[in-house]
Amino acid sequence: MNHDFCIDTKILIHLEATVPGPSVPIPTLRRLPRYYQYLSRLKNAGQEQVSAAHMAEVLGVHHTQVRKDLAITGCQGRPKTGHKISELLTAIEGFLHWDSHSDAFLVGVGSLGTALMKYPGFDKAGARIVAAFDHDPTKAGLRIGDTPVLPMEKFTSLAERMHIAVGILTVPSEAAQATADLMVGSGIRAIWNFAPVNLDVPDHVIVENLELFTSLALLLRKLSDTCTPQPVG
Amino acid sequence: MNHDFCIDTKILIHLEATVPGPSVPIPTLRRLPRYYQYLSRLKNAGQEQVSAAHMAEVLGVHHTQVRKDLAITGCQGRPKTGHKISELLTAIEGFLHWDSHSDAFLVGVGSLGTALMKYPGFDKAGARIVAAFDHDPTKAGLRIGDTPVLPMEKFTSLAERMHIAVGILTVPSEAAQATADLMVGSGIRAIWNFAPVNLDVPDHVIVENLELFTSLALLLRKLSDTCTPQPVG
DNA sequence: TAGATTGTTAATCGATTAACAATC
DNA sequence: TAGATTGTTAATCGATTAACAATC
Repeated sequence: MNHDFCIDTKILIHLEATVPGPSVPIPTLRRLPRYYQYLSRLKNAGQEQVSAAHMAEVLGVHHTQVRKDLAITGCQGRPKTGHKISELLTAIEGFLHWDSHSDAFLVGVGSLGTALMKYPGFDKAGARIVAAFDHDPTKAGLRIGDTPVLPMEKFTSLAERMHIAVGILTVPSEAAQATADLMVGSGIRAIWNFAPVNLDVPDHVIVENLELFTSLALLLRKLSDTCTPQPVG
Repeated sequence: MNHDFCIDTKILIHLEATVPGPSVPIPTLRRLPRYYQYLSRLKNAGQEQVSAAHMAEVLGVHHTQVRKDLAITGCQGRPKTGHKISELLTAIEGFLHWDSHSDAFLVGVGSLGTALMKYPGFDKAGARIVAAFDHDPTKAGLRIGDTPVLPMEKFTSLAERMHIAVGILTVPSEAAQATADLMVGSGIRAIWNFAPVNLDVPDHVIVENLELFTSLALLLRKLSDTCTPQPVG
């Protein structure tokens, strides 16, 4: 397959990315935000071009890997000069849908929920927390950052009226499943779950678990692997 | 290879797990905490035995996978009856070093750092935050949960004196690299990094990034994949 | 042109899944 | 014993890495 014009290739790549289902490798999806972060730092430093080899070197990824990942986002570089940083940034933004927002409801205004509401740069990552809810009625009426805290009773009607697709779950583990059920019953189609609990939801609902303890376990494991350099030969 | 006695096999498995370096598949390491969480829920519900097939079913993992993962932790089940839940729990605890604690220092007592200090069940996951630090001197002297907040100046001397190996980094992105440098200079060998920044550290230092935005990106991506069911055929 | 860099096709590696023998 | 379940060995699948042709 050979294409004479740059624009043709671009369109084809785009079609191939959207046609046959998901099929974007998860590892690629995980690396893209890291590329984005590094590229925007380079841009802030005034740099305009970058080579895949350079990114690979700094980020500790194989250079072929970087090229493949970038190709998936649909952008192209030029031999000898490399990639335009601003083009890469917009390509990644578009690919990750960071150029638009999904409205989200958060349930569980404890310290973790509060931290998320105050977390900077959230809206740049494609989501916006438009309202928060808590089982404790005394929290209703609060305003954390820009986000109002509402009583639980309003959750379903508001979620339906506003067609909320994303729920952020920061309640204690004991309440996690009940909260997930409420979200599902209110039409929410994707749950970002911070409770260390395996949620039981219908097939059509997406759950993404943010597993703090898993991440910590990986860290401690790596640490003990390097400390204890293999007792037996 | 065939072993007549149960105890022989156990010892061999243990040796094989510790001899030839890391070599524990990362995906396995990621799944173990999920197994653990589900198993402890079963135990609380009074159940004593479980089959790999059942765990596989509930957790959405292939049953062979579950068996391999459990085998890595060094525990054995019995045909017909399955595994003793309590044995599995202690095996996973031991394997992930959740039966002992690593002392950790936290830097950055913002809302996220505070949330971590208040997070329940932390010590059960193998780490204990023994002190927190912040660049804002007015925060020194506070006590959050059980953890004292100390002035930055004390970081290095205390870390060295207490042989602290783990640093938790919850400062804003701008301060992340400088904080990492401080940690490395104070003898810390593993950094749990919550800032969305690629830290530059010496080879012997382990960095585990907890990437909030990556997790969110995966969620939003999956969501849009299911919503827009392939425009072109 | 020569050299650097891209993007693609082929080879390798590792994790997952399938098939099956062992055993209570 | 028959059946259920384990644990292991072989086959498949997908991601990473290597090799190389294309091009500015």
